[in-house]
Amino acid sequence: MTVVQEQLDSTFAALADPTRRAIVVRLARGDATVTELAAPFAMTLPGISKHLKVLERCGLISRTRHAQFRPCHLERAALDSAASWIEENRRIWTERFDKLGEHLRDLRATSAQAEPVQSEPAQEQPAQE
Amino acid sequence: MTVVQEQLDSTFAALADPTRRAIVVRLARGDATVTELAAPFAMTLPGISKHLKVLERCGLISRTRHAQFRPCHLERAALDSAASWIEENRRIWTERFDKLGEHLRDLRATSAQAEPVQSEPAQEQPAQE
DNA sequence: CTCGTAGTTAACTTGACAGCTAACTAACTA
DNA sequence: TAGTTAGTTAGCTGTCAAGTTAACTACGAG
Repeated sequence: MTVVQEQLDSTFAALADPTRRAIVVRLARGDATVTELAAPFAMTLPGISKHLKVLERCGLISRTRHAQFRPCHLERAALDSAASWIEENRRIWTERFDKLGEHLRDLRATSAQAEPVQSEPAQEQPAQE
Repeated sequence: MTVVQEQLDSTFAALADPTRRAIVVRLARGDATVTELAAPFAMTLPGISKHLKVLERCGLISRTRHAQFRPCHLERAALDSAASWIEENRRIWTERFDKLGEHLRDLRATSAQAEPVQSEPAQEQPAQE
């Protein structure tokens, strides 16, 4: 398991919780203290504290100290790597369908020879019908 | 808890597992059967079957039947909604820093009056230092 | 009809995680 | 110094998810 994989694991896992997503949404609009972040939720402070630790461990947020306050700050990098993973796969998916489009055009162009038509690019798939 | 929230919960949770992400990567390149998907992993078939059910329940994949095969197909919609959520928050984050840039420019423009400078846009935050 | 192939379901174990309360640390305030 | 505010740590409980094996369904081939 590579370090990149673990980073994605923990980032996606962090984003899978609605409370933590709401915290990220709030922090996108500006830094906030733990008590401020906790305010909208029917949850004890230790609960919020745990969520923040999860967000911190995957790098989604960072924390500093100002007197007795620990303002939380959204870090863009982790959000970026999660977005990149998804984008990469959407790109591959899209390219495949672009190629399928070309393929179908080619087939139509040479359809006089009438080869049997595959319904998909079909690499190592079992026969599709 | 809205239905959108639940959709995001389950999608991010699905993507938090490295095996499931690998399955998504594979399926981005083309449909595949359960046995094909299982091949790269040191895991029993029921294990893979469970992962596929998770991916199916959050809408990341769909499955059809061809004889005794159940080819899996990557569905773009769920991937899109996860990407959208991240993008939206990156956008807000970015805009905030654009505004911060403007703010600092304004401050410099009127710096003759020398008001005490805040280091952040600072909405409802406690005094920073 | 029997056998092999493809895959799922059931039942169980293990481990992680969300939430709580209670108790603690750290810093400011009077 | 004592009290207040901000937040964390520890310990507990309940739930859920990942993986296993064993047994089952569904389809096609001989």
